[in-house]
Amino acid sequence: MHWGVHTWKGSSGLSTALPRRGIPDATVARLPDYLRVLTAMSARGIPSTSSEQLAAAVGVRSAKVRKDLSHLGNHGVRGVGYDVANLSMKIAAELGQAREWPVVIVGMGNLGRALAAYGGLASRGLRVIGLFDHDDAIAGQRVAGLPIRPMADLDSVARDADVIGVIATPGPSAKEAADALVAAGVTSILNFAPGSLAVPDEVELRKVDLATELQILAVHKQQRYAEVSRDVPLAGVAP
Amino acid sequence: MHWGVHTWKGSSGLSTALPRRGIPDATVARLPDYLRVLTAMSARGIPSTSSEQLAAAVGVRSAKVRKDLSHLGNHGVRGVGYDVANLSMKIAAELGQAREWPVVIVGMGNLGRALAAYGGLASRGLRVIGLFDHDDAIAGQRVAGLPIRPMADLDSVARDADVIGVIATPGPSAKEAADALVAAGVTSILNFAPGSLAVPDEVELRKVDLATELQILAVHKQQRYAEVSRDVPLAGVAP
DNA sequence: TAGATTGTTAATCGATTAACAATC
DNA sequence: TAGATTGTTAATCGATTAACAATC
Repeated sequence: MHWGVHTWKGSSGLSTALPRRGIPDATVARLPDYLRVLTAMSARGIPSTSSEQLAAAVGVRSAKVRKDLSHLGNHGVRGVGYDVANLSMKIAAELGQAREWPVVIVGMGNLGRALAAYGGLASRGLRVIGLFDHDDAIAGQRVAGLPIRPMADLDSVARDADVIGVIATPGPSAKEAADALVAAGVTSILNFAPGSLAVPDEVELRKVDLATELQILAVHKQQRYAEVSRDVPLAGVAP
Repeated sequence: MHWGVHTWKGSSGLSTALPRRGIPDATVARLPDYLRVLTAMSARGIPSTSSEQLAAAVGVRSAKVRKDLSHLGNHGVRGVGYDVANLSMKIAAELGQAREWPVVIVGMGNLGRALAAYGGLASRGLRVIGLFDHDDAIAGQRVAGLPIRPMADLDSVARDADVIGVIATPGPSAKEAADALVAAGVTSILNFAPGSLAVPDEVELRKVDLATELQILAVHKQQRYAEVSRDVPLAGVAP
């Protein structure tokens, strides 16, 4: 078995060179936003909408909305707009809600508990079916209606269920969590712990670092200061 | 005052057309990874390293490491590599650790508590100085050594302190939190709540959705199935 | 000098955007 | 038909990558 630290991306990594189907990740990331807005419109009895309205509600440009939706096929009507109900169904289908995806969370600290209780999952066809922690002392505690289970139970829950695994442990425990998930046959893993993990090539591993965006904000803030101070100092000096 | 839902990006939005200084966001996002590896090397007494070694440790290609580091200036030595201590300092400086950035968190549910306790912040020059929740009943509780304060205290803590604001509330409370932050003069906000927020143009608002990457994993999983089933069905049929 | 490794170039790729022809 | 809005095109931008000249 060949192992690497690289993330499985797109359709590369599979045997045959495939015809590059698949919606861009950037579009996939926005689809839930559109769906949320459409659902709200539907609840208010609004039958149809336009790319301009969707764009305004989500906070992007209308051209991006049209480009995004065009990846789902052509469901709009020129001069008219999009049917709210129809478009909602199309997005929901694309987001995998045709099939509900089971999720297990490893690591039941604050972050794991936050994820288990996160409302945004169910609306995206993601169902949390198992919570695990290597501290057997907290096994049995209930979080969001599910019991925390010992790691020993992971294999029986994940095996054959084709789950997505989420690592929400502190950094040092992440490797243990990843190994346990891989050993249980999990092939899709999302890692919230800092640091990089090695998984077999056939496992898709993605990583979210809660501090990254905060970091970027801090650097931009610093740059704003640097820019202002570079603008000012020569004032008064000969041009 | 002009309001919009758009995010402040890069140096656009400021008065003058600036000479496009600033390290790419994608690079900024990776700098903490390099720093973490360098710190570990330093602790083990390793004096110098190479782009290949850093790349292997972080899980990227060496060309990317060299490109990233070149944005910091030329601190490597051809034929030799990078000095661990020197490079660590350069990265730390760039990450804003010359100045420590104060952070306030609004919303002290599980996610807010997870962020308050998140070890990755301090190592990046981010210091949590205030925790807030609109439920006054939990005011006074201590999380990670800090007391939870009522929203009424936000202005006195944030005003003039030039803080970065983090919204960790449930979706419906996010607007209230954003308005309070803006009213207190905060100009950098990270939103973990679902939905979009409107802020004045001079405020940089970034958003993290915990479910987005999970969503992408689910869609990729679905695509893998679709690909496999498209590969199989014609087997046995004339070529 | 010979070997090693950087810093940079140029090709490529994916995402964004404005503009507009197509078409209801 | 006139007006509205989509779907697509082409330009642009930022990020990735391989390759290699520069240089220790």
